[in-house]
Amino acid sequence: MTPRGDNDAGLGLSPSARVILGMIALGNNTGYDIKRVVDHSTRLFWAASYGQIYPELRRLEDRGLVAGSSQPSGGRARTVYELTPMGEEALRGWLSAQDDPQFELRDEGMLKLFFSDSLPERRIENLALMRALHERKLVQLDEIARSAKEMHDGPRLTLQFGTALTQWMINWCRETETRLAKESATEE
Amino acid sequence: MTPRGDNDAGLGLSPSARVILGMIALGNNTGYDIKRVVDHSTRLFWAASYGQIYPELRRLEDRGLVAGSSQPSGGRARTVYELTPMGEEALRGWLSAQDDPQFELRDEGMLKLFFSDSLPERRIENLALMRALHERKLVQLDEIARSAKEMHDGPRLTLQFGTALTQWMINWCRETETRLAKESATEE
DNA sequence: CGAGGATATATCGCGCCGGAATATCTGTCA
DNA sequence: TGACAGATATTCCGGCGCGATATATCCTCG
Repeated sequence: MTPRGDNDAGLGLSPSARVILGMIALGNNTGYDIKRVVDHSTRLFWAASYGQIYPELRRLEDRGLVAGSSQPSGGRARTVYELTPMGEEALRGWLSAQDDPQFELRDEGMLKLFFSDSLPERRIENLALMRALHERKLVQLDEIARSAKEMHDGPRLTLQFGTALTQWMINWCRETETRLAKESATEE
Repeated sequence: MTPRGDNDAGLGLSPSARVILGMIALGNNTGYDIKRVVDHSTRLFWAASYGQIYPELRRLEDRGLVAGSSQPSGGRARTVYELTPMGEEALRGWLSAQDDPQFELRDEGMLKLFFSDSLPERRIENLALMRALHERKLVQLDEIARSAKEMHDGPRLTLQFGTALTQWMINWCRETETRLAKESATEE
């Protein structure tokens, strides 16, 4: 509808490729490591699965952005990846690109709220369910913040963001719940 | 990883099926209509494409949740869908389900922030880019709010949510920008 | 020593999803 | 009136996301 700048800066890095390059730069150099760290850090605003990570690592190696070396620990196969100079440049290219960053939200609770005129008596319960979800997430984020001291600046900032956003969501739900409760009370 | 409740309430409605049932209940009864309304309303927290809508409409018809009738306007093919009683029940079933609602965020700007230790001098510019994006979105939301008076309660609530969230994002970016600017100034 | 859980790697397949392609209708301005 | 832009309506395609699963090895504790 509206023409947008293509998210194609740097060297045409696919979304998953960006996470992988960044994660290797932070010292997570195996597919398994990357998956584990993503699950404990960026997962709130960027998820990734094995099905993306392993094929992407091989594609990146084909393009010369990472170099993998087989380092079996014991008898188990294990490939450790490092950034090549080209890979470092691609990462920096992406980080300094001027394109509109992709932003996408998928919130089923909001969708239910949108359609709630088909079943108004459930509105408040749905808001409470959303709030409960975010409250549980907040506990997890607090745990991460407590367990991991001495973080890098980037991860620390995004953790603060995640915490603040989650708190904001909880407040919005609670305020809307009480407002709707009042309205439906005065209507009777 | 963590066991979650399956999002499977009602009758195993797929995510796109839910939007479609809800949209038909609101009186948008052709594929084209649904796409257009989604693009102007739920798109902020739930997008949908033709590639989901048209096949899903046929699947829903096969399952007896919607009934389509061919109503060509002029010589152009056109199928108008209505909810069947079963479809209405499926919609209400989903709206009253107690499962954890799906929540997912994909924010490339945050991802860049997370990896920004690889290129710290771009941190503030990236925040400004994120802010600019949200500021443009806010203008669009305000236009929608102004042009569409007399909304249903559900859509009005989600529009308020979208506006408030976008404003919160803008503020977070701005505050973080100024905080980082101060920090880097005192470091010198 | 043996069981079970964590570590590590890899693959499969379905469905999501953006968008290009197609075709027809409507309005408008020369 | 005839050309053309733009709205309406649907189909189709390829790529990627992503959950689920298979396999094998390592570590640890009882």
